[in-house]
Amino acid sequence: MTTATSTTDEDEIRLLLVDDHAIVRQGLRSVLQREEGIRVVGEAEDAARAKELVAELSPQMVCLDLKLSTSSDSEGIALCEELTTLHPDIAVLVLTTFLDERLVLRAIRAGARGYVVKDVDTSGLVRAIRDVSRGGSAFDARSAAAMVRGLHGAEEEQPKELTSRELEVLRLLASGLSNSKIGAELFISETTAKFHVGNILRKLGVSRRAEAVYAASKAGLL
Amino acid sequence: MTTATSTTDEDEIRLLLVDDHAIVRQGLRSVLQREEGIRVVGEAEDAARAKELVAELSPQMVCLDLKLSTSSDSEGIALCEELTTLHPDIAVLVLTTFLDERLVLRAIRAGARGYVVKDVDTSGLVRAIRDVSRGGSAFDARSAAAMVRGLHGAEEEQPKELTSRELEVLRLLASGLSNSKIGAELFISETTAKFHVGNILRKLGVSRRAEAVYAASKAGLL
DNA sequence: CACCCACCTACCCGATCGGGTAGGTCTGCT
DNA sequence: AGCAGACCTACCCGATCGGGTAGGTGGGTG
Repeated sequence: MTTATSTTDEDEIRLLLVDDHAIVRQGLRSVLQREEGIRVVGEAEDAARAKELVAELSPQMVCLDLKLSTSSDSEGIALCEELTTLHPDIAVLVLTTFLDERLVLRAIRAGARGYVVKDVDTSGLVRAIRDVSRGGSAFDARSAAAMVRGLHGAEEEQPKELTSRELEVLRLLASGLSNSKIGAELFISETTAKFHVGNILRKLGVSRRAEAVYAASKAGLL
Repeated sequence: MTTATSTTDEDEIRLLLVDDHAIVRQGLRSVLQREEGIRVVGEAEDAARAKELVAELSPQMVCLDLKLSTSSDSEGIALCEELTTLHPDIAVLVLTTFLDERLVLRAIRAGARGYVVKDVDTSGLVRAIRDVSRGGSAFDARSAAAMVRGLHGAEEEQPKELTSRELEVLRLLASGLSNSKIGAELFISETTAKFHVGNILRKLGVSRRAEAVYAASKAGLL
């Protein structure tokens, strides 16, 4: 079972970097190219390019930053999901700037095999890469802690997807508009605005507008 | 260490990197060390270390990430202010992940000579470094746009600094607690809780709790 | 000392909210 | 055709909010 030998290209880990920041890609590349048995075969700055390069280069592993381009984390999650379903043999290691409990869980559900916050030292990153490429999992201490907290807190509860109408209402709600003002803004009655607000509260699992804004803000919905 | 290469270099730009992420520092270093006339003389991962190294190495320039350690951007801003007041000859170039209009303005007020979002390409970064080190200013297109928008929007209006008590109330408020619940939580009367909420609304320039949470969230107060 | 300011408290009142019940249309899936 | 779900509307009602006035304490500065 051991590949047993020294560093022919066969046992090198072929790695694709996905990050919207050129500087970060460059940093990762320069850190990783010093490592034996790891080879960065490509870089992608967005989801589309990442998919192209995965098809083209068929790397064994992808280092993925969740925050691609805009501020919606969902883009990275979606890409993670696509990659792991289309190419089940590819190991995805999420490597992101901030630690967000929700994101850790969502990334795992999306097929990620590891989650490491960018402020790990080089050795920690390399270890994570090797672990994940071997078929294992890798989480830094804080991510792991976030994961267990997340699993404790919520056995199974996803934010319940707001409809587009509800998102409109949510944004007006966050701007401090009353139900009647929201209604006026959207050319619907106050009652309807209230109806949507009620649904938003229910879907977000909260009972107050202020809390809804807080939850939505943390979830990146605003 | 050997004086490896040519390095006559009176005219080399001596540069200090400040960023909490080792990977990003490594990336910047590897990008910059290829450039003629730029020498990275040190790296700091937090404000304290940055101040030490500035005193020790007296670089001509500092590349500063605003987001140090925690999620409070103020830490980077404060460091920027300290550095530029203590060492007025040092040029500070802010190099950060996200574009935030407020932050651009605050950074400039804190003495920064440039503001570049990390997704610039290498040449853009190098140009910014050279411009700033020559005594000029450097802003990427989006930051410059944010700056003029910011200057248009608000001639002079800062968020008015909440008291610590008000921050406590704000957090409970964001959690959806009613005035009476907030009072119970803080062992004060509902009336007092309401009083604090009123002050928070006034200081944030809003009139509804939901809007207050939105504003506080954007301002990084939560 | 007077003064300011953060913090605390009380009462009033109209507007708003949150939750309920009870309907309607339209689209799309089975 | 039947059903589900998003979207829309109306009415009721008690709880809550936001703003106002009108006070109290303690700490710090001029």
